[in-house]
Amino acid sequence: MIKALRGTKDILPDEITLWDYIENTGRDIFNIYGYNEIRTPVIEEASLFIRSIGDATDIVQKEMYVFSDRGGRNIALRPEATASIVRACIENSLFHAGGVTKLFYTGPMFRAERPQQGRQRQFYQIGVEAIGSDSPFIDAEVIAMAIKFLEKLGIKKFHIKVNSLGCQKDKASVMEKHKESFRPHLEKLCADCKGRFEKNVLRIFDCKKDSCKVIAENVKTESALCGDCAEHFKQVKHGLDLLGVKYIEDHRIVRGLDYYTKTVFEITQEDLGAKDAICAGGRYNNLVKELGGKDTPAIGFAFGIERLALALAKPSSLACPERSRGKPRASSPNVFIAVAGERLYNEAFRLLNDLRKAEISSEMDYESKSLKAQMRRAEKIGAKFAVIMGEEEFKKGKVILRDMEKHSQEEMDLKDIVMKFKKVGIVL
RNA sequence: GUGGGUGUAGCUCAGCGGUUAGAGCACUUGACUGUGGCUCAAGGGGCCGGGGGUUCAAUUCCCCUCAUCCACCCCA
Repeated sequence: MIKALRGTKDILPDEITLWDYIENTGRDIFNIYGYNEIRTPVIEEASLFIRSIGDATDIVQKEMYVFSDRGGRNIALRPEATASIVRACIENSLFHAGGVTKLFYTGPMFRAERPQQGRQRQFYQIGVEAIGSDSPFIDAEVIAMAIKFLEKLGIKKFHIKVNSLGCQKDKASVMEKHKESFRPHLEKLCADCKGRFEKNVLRIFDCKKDSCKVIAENVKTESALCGDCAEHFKQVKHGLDLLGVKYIEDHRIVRGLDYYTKTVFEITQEDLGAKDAICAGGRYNNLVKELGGKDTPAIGFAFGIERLALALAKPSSLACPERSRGKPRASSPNVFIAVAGERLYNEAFRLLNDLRKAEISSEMDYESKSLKAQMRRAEKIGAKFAVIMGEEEFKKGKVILRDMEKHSQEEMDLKDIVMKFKKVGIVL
């Protein structure tokens, strides 16, 4: 039997309503803030991601799906959307002169990782990009919007962590400062952390080993941000205060993509297990230029939709647990036509078609099942009414209309059925 | 890539070195000769993940493999 590939999943009809809810809520919120939707291809030239995310990063080195197409082109399945969107903006001249281009997106991303809770190989993100301003107000606004999205969804128990990596020049000295503060303890760190020291110092802060934790907690690194970046970060925090955003300043926040500069942030949620980051983002002031556009500052974030769905499925994560969106039902028909006597199938089939033509959702069974079985089916799929066609009534041109919820029924003319439902004006 | 857990009916899971592998839910049929939800009864469904080994005998024990879940690395 052929099965879905490792790390991929079918999103079944029962879950789709939850996904629609997440995506539609995002659309509503992002629209309010002036963002327009964009859809870019799932495949791109691999070099786009190598140049943007960084060729030394794990995402590019170990996780990117890369292949040669029939024309020998080097293709990658996108591991994230930002690079594609920047590419699309440059290619289609979407930048507003002197203004901010605000875009949002939703769609599948691909990373060849080992699956675990909240992590798949094909996963979905919903996110935004605001391109064209370095104003700290934008930073604060974008973060506030992410929170608004979570609040609107009804998710609670999340935490916002912010940090600044500084500009391109600062990034090197920030890392150097951290290295300096760890250097005296280098011998006492675990083997993994010794590797991290060279590769990515900040990861030492995330080490699970107690011995490393103790060292990390006591290490104090002085700020290495230049004057401009320090001031920018201060303004961002001021903006967040103005908007009433409660955040934690965490100098250990570091993103796995090379293009980030200055402000970076992360939102975690308590009920998600090991993969608790529900949203991450930050500034990427050099990326547009790096990809061949004009020197343009930008900022964005991405939410993991599976992780949002995971949180929404846990009543403990919801502001209103009673309105849990764990298992929404697929759509149910308004009318089920039950037929007693196979000779009436033609009439029933015709009525079914008439109802549907009148845009009244309806179903019937073609399997010659017993009336009891048909009624059970009607109940099962949540039909609001049953039209029962029997030989006796049909001779008089009549059928039985049964209200499934009220458990009551009446005889009426077959020709009036469609009109009857139109008058009742059933709404799903 | 590394470590641990789990693979038995459509679903959730029992089970045991030894007749014909079970339960609940779901499904079908009947009690109710033309009416759903409750009850009761009957019935259909299983390469016990795959391969190899030990044994008189393996779904059960051992090895390998695959899948899956969780965790690590890393990340949304």
